[in-house]
Amino acid sequence: MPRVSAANHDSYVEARRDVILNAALRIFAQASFAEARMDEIAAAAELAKGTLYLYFPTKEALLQSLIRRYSLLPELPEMVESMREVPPELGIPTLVAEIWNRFRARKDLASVIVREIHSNPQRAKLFTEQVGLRAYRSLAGYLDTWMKRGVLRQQDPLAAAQCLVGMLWFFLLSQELMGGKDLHPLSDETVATTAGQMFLRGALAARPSDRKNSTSSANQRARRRA
Amino acid sequence: MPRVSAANHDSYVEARRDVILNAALRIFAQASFAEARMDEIAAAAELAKGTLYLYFPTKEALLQSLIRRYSLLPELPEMVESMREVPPELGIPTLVAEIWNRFRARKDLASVIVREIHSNPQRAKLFTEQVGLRAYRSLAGYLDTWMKRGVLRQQDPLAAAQCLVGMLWFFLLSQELMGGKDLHPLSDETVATTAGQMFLRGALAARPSDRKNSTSSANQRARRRA
DNA sequence: GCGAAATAACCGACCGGTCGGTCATTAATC
DNA sequence: GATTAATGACCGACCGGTCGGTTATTTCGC
Repeated sequence: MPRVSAANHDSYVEARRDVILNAALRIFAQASFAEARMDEIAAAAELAKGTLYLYFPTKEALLQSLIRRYSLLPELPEMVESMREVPPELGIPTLVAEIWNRFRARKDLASVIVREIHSNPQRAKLFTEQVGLRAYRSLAGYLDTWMKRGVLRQQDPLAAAQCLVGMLWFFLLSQELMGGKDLHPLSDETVATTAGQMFLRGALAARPSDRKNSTSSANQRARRRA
Repeated sequence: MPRVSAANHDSYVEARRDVILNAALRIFAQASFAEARMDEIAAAAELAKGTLYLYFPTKEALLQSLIRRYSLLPELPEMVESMREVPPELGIPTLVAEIWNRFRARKDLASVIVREIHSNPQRAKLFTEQVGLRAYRSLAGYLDTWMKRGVLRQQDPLAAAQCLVGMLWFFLLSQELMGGKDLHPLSDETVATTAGQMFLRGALAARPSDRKNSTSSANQRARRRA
């Protein structure tokens, strides 16, 4: 008879996989995929190597599960949706600060992704489709809305969204992964403000009349629409 | 007797190293450091594996030589210096387009760097000190000059420089290395314009009087100072 | 209620292929 | 023929994946 009832078996297996994926994330964050040893992952999960193969057929499958399950910005579409009616003058800095928080909280995952997806077309496709495009499209939708309303200037919204993600992505790389923290440390506030202001001012339409008191006038516009 | 006179020997060795490093770049760009085989590198250089070890003691030394010798933006300081007196309205788009060109021309190198520097603190330090910081400082110097002149708004110039590099770096990753070219292709012009305008507008001081015809007025300021 | 049997989870020694690095030999040059 | 560059067969450490065996838990037979 099974140790776990059939009804709970699936969730048991999922919990097991989570333990292993968590351990794998810790190991992959320190060494590349090829350098990481299945023995190390097993040790980190406090399991024997053979046990890993009860839950994942190969090392490659383990990595791909990791990328798929632990998405970088799964909450982004929801977050953006909830801010749809918040004008950019307030919405963009808020979004930027939020994204930066998520990035920093997931720096291990980001490190794994940026290192591994390029060496394997299958992985690159997996990531771009399941994570990257979803995030850009969501941001681009927000930008497009406010471009149509004339608050933001017209430009390719997907390209603009990538500008934003790119700034933050690079700050993450440079600060957390490339030793920038030691050589020229930037506070979380500096990063969020710099990127947020750069993007906001870079994206706004030139409207001299709105410029001096843009937040309140934008709020007025939003209220008028609601 | 040596095959090559002592006077020419050093340059002969350097030429040999170049052949090997070029081959290594091609191989490392396709596979990760750990996955790349010394046999493959030797084959790409049209040499036997043993010959590689006459010029580099280990595989790791080969990679580090590659990072050190083929800097990503060696010409940047000179480029920036030559534009010191060109006002941002013209200077920034020009610089952005130039940097984007260099990035695309060196995408193989960028791919190697972004994948490999994180797994080894020594490599990360080597890159940040010899390549990264040099580029940011150079850009930051230009920005600082025009901040002091009141054309650009005050902010941390190193952080701002990283915003710019980050946007372009990410476009490179996303287009060339992550398959974005297939899913949402962006022309070189779109990239350069989007990033250039985003950064320029994001960095300019809010000067309603300059806004309508900013390039000519900035040129006037520059002329006044010269 | 208790030993036996059944089952599932887990273990870790082992195997076979792989590849960084070595070195005895060969080729090229003067 | 002396000297050095180049070679590539070879070595052995390493590691992904396997599988026969062990342990823990539940159920069955009586």
